[in-house]
Amino acid sequence: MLNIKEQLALIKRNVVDLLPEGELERKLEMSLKEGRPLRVKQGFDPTAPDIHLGHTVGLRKLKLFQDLGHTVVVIVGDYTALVGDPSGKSSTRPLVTPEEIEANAQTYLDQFFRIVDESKAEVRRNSEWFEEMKFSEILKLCSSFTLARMLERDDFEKRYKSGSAIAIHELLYPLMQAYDSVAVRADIEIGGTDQLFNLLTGRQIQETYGIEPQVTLTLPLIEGLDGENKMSKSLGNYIGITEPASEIFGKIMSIPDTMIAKYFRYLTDESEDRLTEIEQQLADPSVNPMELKKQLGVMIASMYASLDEAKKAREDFEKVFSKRQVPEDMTEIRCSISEFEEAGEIFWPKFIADRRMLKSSSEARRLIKQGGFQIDGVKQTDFATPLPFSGEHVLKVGKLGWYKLIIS
RNA sequence: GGAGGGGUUCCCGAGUGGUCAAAGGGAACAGACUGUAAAUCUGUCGGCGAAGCCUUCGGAGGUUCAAAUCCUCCCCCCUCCA
Repeated sequence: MLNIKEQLALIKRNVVDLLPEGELERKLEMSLKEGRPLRVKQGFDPTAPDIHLGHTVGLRKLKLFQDLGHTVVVIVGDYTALVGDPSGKSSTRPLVTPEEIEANAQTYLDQFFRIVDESKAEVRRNSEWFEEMKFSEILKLCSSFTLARMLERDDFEKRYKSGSAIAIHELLYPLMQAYDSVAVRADIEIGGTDQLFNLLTGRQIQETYGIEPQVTLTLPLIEGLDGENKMSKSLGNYIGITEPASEIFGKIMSIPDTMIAKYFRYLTDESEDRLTEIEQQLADPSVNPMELKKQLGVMIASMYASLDEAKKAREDFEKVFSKRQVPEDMTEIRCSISEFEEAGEIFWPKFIADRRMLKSSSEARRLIKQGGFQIDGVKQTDFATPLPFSGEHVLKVGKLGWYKLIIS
């Protein structure tokens, strides 16, 4: 068992805010003295089930707490999700059914426990306490908080000032999340920096209920593939942890160079010494960052797939993009020559759209016109290829779409 | 409850009767260049076998040869007043 100082150092690594200062140390001491593991809470909303690399920053921190002997408490926000969070832009959002929520939650938990140790975790659903809550209790919860304080929250303030709608029940969200901390008696709650307000609200509400306030720990939000916006599924700039190694590797290769150091720091287990070394190399203009990026890609792909698959992904990548060869694994498109006999040709825009290589034939038409379509490595600018056209061919649709066409 | 402003194509945002599939920007896509990075340049950016036609401007009707633009009703958002 590590001593308190060593534990603290590990916990504090990569953390943005740990509030209030000093309290964690006290809790750790108490935990040690009483032989009681600390309860480390994190919640999630089962509306978007997939876990991506952005989430792993927090999950890896949870895992650390487990390794230090503490208990992770996962809150499934099934009740809050049922109410429906209208914080997005469109006001009419399809209602999520309880079945969908449950399915999402299950998927999420499956992925969650790829990183966090299930045997040292406690899963709680907030319907457990909210389902039963009486209105008088809701009033009590609400009375301990003021509107002025609520509007201190950054996103509420922005939305309020910019004139977009804030529904009353949205104001309740922070309070609900805070009450979760009361219900599970959280010692620590962790979240992204965007969660700071909610986490601190948890402290205040816990005090109201006569519970010792939790320590709040925030972690940085990682930018997604575009290097600008935080990684999120809705922005489509994410890398999911269940994606195949080739995808993970490929996506890592497409991140801006400026993100390399950050990804190493927050998404891998590299030591501080190694991180310093990486930063120095990146600062040196004579070093091509590509090699580092490939290392990063292999490292992350191997964490969520396997080392073999990660290595294979790198080899394939080099083959396809560096040596401009044809990749090994391609989606196979099978068709029968008889489908085209009547026309006497294959009309590509329609074919490409029909086989879902692109969304529409107009899109395919454009791409062909612009030179983004290749058959067996030869740019094809005609819309149709006359028959006889048979056997196996390699189709390249756009930058990334490789297909093996098998005509029988 | 009263007064006013607004809802436009993925996003922001022009557009007040035909010249509007709708300016501009962003995102995205393709090509050139390359390291599937950045930057830059060019092009594309509703659908259709592409001629022309069809569907889009909160929703439903209506006026008109013609409607994103005018009228009626409805839904939603915002501001000020109460």
